[in-house]
Amino acid sequence: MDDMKKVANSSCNDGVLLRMGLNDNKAGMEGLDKEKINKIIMEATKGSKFYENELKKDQQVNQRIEKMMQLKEKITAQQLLKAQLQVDKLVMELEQNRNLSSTIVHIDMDAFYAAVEMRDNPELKEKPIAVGSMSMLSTSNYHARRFGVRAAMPGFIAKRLCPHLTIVPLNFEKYGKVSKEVREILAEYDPNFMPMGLDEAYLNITEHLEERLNWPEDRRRFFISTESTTGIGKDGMNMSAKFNKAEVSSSPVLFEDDTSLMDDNLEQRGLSVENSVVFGTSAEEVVKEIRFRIEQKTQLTASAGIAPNTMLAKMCSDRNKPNGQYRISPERLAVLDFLKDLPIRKVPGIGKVTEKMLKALGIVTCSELYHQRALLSLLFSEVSWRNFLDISLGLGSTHLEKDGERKSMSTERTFSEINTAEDQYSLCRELCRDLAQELQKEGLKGKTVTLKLKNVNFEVKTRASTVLSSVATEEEIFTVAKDLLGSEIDSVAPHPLRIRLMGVRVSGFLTEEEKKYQQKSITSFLKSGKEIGSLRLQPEKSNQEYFTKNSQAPHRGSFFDQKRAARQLNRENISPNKSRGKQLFHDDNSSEDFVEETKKVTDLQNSNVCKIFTCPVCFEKQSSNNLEELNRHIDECLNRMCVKDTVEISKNYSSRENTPNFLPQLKNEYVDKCQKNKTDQLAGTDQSASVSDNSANSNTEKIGQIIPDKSPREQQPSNLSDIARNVCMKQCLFPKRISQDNEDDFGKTEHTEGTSSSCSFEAKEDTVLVCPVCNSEQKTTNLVSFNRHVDVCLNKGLIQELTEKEDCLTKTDNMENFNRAFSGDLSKGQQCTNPSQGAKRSGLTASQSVSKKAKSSHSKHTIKMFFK
DNA sequence: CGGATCGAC
DNA sequence: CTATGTCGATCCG
Repeated sequence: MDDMKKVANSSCNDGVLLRMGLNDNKAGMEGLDKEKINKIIMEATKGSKFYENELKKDQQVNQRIEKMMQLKEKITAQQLLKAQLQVDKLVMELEQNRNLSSTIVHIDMDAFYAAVEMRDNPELKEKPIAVGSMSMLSTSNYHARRFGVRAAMPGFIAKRLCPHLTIVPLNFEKYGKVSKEVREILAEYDPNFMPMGLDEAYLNITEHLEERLNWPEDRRRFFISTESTTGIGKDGMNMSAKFNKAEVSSSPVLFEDDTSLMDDNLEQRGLSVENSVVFGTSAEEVVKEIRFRIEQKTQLTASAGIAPNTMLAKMCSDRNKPNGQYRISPERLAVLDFLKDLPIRKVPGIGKVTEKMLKALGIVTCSELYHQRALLSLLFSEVSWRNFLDISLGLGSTHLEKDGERKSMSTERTFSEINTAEDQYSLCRELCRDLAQELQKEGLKGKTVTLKLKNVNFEVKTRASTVLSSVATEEEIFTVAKDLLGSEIDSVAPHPLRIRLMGVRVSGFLTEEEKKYQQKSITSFLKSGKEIGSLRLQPEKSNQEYFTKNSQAPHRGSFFDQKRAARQLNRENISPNKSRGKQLFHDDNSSEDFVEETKKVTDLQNSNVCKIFTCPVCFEKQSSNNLEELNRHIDECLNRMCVKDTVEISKNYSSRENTPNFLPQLKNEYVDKCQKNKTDQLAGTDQSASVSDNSANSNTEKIGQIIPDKSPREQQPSNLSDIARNVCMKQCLFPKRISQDNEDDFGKTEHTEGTSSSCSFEAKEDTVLVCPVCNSEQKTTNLVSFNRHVDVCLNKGLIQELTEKEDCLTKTDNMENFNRAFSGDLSKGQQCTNPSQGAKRSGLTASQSVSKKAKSSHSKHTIKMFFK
């Protein structure tokens, strides 16, 4: 759907209604200029309830801006200077950890729905069309865009802009089919590609590029089907397919990788066989190949962006659309140059409101965003300003994160006014019914029900209620929803509640485990698991506290998760489990895993359940009439597990196919490093390290062995990243300690499953551990105290690093050099604002991870230095 | 936790 | 006449 929606909504404001270039009347086709478009929209809009509400929302934004401005007034030069220093420290660190090694591609189908409709109905070609309804359009073709017809615009307004406009109803089934065809192609280049809706996707083609280097030419050859060129390609206008040129071309075979950055040199591409094309091995060539294949297969064109991270790739795909591509070469200066004059609104995550706020500060382009970094750090939340900083530096995720599990499900409907309670209740029931059906499809049960209402003045309200026992059926949901609705009806009584939309959402889903324990069995896990329980749970706290607080958190992918997952994978041949990775900056609630389990157990105790139990440890079914017997079995299992420890799990995981396994890798690294350790005998001062097993008892001889990491500064400019790495390692091996850390690069995604493993992490015998940071021997009986020592050492290290950087900063002109990259003037904007928007984009770099980690867990001092 | 808001498709 | 539907994230109280 391109990005047309971004601008389409601004009809009421000073709205940028058109994107550049779409508005010029070429080829004798009529169209409208900006002014006329605005005028028509305004006439159709003003006086409407909708418009009134838009004005109201606008006022609220203005108030927000005003508040920010007041805040800004109070900022002293002193504060600003200090902020500047601190932010720049961070900038240097970010800069040092900039990762340009990935090749990310963003594919975006051009005017997708409209293009599909045009393809399937030739009569629509050449005509301005839009897909949607009289009340809302989803997209329009490029012809219609000349009249200002955009996605997210109501059809009736579009009709006024363009009376000849043909509005085609949505046909999702069809789009889904086409989308699937496209995805089949994409999967060949990155099996883990990430679709975003039906018409967009991110690919990480880094690996593909490597493999491709060894591919014979024939493997890069594609034959041109003449059929497809009778489609969109041939009839000119915007759609003239670039690949037709290749068809006509007859240049000799070109074996060499064409690394030229010039786009569209297809003429020079080799045609070794009539009607075939050979694509090169560069990223550009790969993407041209992808687009070529998409067009051949679907007769639809796509635009694409190639860059070192997702944020940049997305912005690149916008650059040459439709039917074009653009690459930012993986060089720092290329990135900064791309951003220099780029309006912030083009950045994914910066919407209308944020744009307006930043504009109030005089910030319109990304380089201005960079120049105002100090001010921004004082006016916005940390999440926000760090996001801004990432944007202005051109940093983003360099890997594609798997979708986590769904967090909510909802359904809502707009209708002409409904104002009788009776109708409202029956509508509500209907929504609940639909929702229940969908929930059932995915086997979900939630604890929170949210009712959404929009009154005839377009004011939106939501009312939520969370219940103790989860809901899933129509009746269960409705029971909760109807009360919420009742309250709202009462609240306006004796007036009727006049609404134009109602929606119902269910969230707070039970995890897989919770569901299983709910149906299955295990009556007295709480009792039997007492020992481990006391380690993971603080008995004096109630379950309730754990639900809400997740105060002290045992972590992601509990031991039980892993066993269960492994078992499930063995049974059904399912592909890799969903990662339970949590978003950065987000509280990790995995503690629920365990808590919920125990809760279920108590629930079950009260009800009479079957007598077949599934052991939570070995997952063998146990038939038993008495709980003690079961408990004994579980205890035995637990003991076995404690003894066998991670090695066992490791095996377990490596035996699974198609499943990313982290633990074995760790093990290997560990072994490698141990060997290195022996041979190298190096006693570096700044080495960071990894720590091994925390397994109890039988493995004590391994406990705490260290792996000094030889990382000369020449190679690794900052040992912060080393430390980060090791912290991550430690997280995997010291579940308890990491439980306080909320995020880390490694643990976040597919690796989560392998992270926490043990049910016992207290070393029982006196053990000598070598601190991975200071390299000194530490005698200890328990890992907690050892960890404390490591933390202290880590803090020392961090502080030292920072001090060095500070020196560097003040003594050298590094920052100046850096700033020079943006040649933009240092003209300061004079106002300020306060947006607050999502930073889904940025994956933390290693160093970020460290600082974040340091903050969240231990080194408060360090953090102070960092952030204030 | 609940409610409002933003942003993306 | 006629201004969507669905989801995730963040912020604030």
